[in-house]
Amino acid sequence: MIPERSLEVLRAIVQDYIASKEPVGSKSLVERHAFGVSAATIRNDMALLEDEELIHAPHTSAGRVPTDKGYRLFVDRLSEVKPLSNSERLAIENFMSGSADLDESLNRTVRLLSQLTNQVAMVQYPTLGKSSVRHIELIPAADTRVLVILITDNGRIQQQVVELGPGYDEKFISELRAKLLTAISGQALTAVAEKVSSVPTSFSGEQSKWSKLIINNLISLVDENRQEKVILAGTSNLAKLEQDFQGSISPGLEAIEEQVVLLKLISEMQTENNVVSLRIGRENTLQELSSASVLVSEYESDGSAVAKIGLIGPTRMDYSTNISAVRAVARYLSKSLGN
Amino acid sequence: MIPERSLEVLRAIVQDYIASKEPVGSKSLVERHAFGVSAATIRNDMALLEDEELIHAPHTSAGRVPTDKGYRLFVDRLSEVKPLSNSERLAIENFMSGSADLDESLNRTVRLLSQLTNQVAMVQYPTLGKSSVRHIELIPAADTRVLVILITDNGRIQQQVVELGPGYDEKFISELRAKLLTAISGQALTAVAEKVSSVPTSFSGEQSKWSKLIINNLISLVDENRQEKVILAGTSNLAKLEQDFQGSISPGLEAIEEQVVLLKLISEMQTENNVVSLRIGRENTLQELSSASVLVSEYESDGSAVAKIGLIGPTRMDYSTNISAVRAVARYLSKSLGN
DNA sequence: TATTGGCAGTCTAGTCAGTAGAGTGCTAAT
DNA sequence: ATTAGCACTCTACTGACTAGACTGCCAATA
Repeated sequence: MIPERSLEVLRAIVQDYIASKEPVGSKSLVERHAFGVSAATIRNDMALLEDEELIHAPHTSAGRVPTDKGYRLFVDRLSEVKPLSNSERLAIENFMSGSADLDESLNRTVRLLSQLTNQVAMVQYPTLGKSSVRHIELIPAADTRVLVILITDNGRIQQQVVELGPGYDEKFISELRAKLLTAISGQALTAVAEKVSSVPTSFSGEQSKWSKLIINNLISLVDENRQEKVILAGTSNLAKLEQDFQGSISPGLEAIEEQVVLLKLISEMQTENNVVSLRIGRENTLQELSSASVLVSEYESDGSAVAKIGLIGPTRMDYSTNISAVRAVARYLSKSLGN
Repeated sequence: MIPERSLEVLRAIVQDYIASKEPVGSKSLVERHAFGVSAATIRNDMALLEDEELIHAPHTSAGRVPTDKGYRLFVDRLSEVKPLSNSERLAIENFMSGSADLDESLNRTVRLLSQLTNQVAMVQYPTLGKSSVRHIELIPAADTRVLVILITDNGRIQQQVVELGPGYDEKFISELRAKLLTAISGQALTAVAEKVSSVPTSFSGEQSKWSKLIINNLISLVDENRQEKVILAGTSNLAKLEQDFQGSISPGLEAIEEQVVLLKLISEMQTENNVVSLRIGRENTLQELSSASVLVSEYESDGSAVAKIGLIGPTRMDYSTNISAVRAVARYLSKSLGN
């Protein structure tokens, strides 16, 4: 069992190190914090913390730096989640007000989060999950083309241009449109492919061919919904991370711009409702990120838990503030998507 | 007049410096290039080039580095535009094939350009210019809301949810839809606000109120089209720029993520059809970018010249390759948007 | 027993002097 | 016009030395 004061010392070390980015020594520690004991005593405590591998000395006569384990203990037991300041709260509300479609909302949100925290923020698109078709629309465009529009009930709008042969008529389109609507309106996205399969059989000749074309495109739109996607903001904050990837710059940075890597990263992290989950340094399975920390929380779109939002920064980050920022933004996003 | 061989020397200096990132001296120059004269002669030429302020010595006994003026002369007179390799050409075609809407096309394009050049790429959204309304659609959603969709003939699709009071009926919507269609279908975007102004008067009571609401939203969608926008890709390549912003990292980097700054930057640069325009170092009016170069070209959307695409990188960049990359990508983009 | 002051020891970061090497500029010869 | 050669300059590196920060430990103290 680690005595109370030693934990206080750990807390102080973490805080000072986050602020100064310099290893912190026993002397400056007693100067900046009112422990009521001498530096020598603190040194004893620090020796204890070092035995426990909570802090680490870069070299013999340097100050100490928290280890991943130290940060972990700090967030789990020592830090209180700092409530957002009023101005931050206000910023969030301003930012998120105004109706917008899914893309726009996610874009705004992720930029907001990166601004609040000064880190790289990321948000995952909702997977199709329980969402369903709100509407589909076929719009003739030019002479040989039809625009297929799919609207899901979480507000996402997608479209695709389909090139038919020449000479289809508008009546056929509106007929097909009606049939499609009755077939899949309100249906879960997962069910679309099946529900729609019988539609072409009710047409003949060229019309059957056309309807197949259109339906294939419709299905590919649905699939796009299933396909996961992550968007980023504040990548210029990567520059901060960089100092920590000592020496060669690129390894982690480039990884971060890779969709696949991000998706893997995000999906590996288990989240519970309204709890921010956290990987510190080497806790990340991606070794590129072994000197970075990743925060992830869930948000809900349309009532069911669907996707994740989070941020990436140096292990030496302000956990209290960032955790509450992620949590707050996730909550507001859920609310704003509740519509 | 600068003699021919001196220009050759300048070319060699630029090339070697781009490749090595080290100041280049007379000796290594004669070793790497077959000038057929001795190092001493080259030194004389270099003295001449230095008089002309085309190259510059960081310190007395160092090699030489091209100045902005030197780069300028190099691109204007000495460099041949390097044709793209087959694999690059292939990459472009692959990347851009497949029909997609405007957003998707621009997104792909800008990512492609950043990958080809390893720099930060940017693309400006087409301004409304000569584009016109291809279609509008009103779709009832939930009980109190209507979804307004605007499709322009350059393929951009926008939508907005309008909250009406409760109890509108579908018939009113389809009536309004028909009126709007006849009023503005095929009209230039610039004309929409005017053409549409008389529509609400043909309704009475609540319906008039609703139609005003919807029309206001429609106009705001059109305005959004007027509002300029730039998207970026490859911001992780900013890390490369960074070394050149000696000392403090951030100044230029953060500027680059600012829409306003980028728009100003892009719009200041005059472009002619199919010519890549270029600002080198201090030629940039933005002093944050005084050690960066900016390449911009036009692309056409739907037949009329409308917007720009380009990239940002260190002055020490491979101009020949990058210029041809920008030009090629702009041309392909125009072609792909020609539909 | 917990705390403290003090001291020796260790390590970094900075300064200084000295050196090797790269590169220039100039001059005299070709 | 070109070249070889030489003196000179400047950087980058090295090793030696020092100041300062910090630790670890020990003996004294409350």
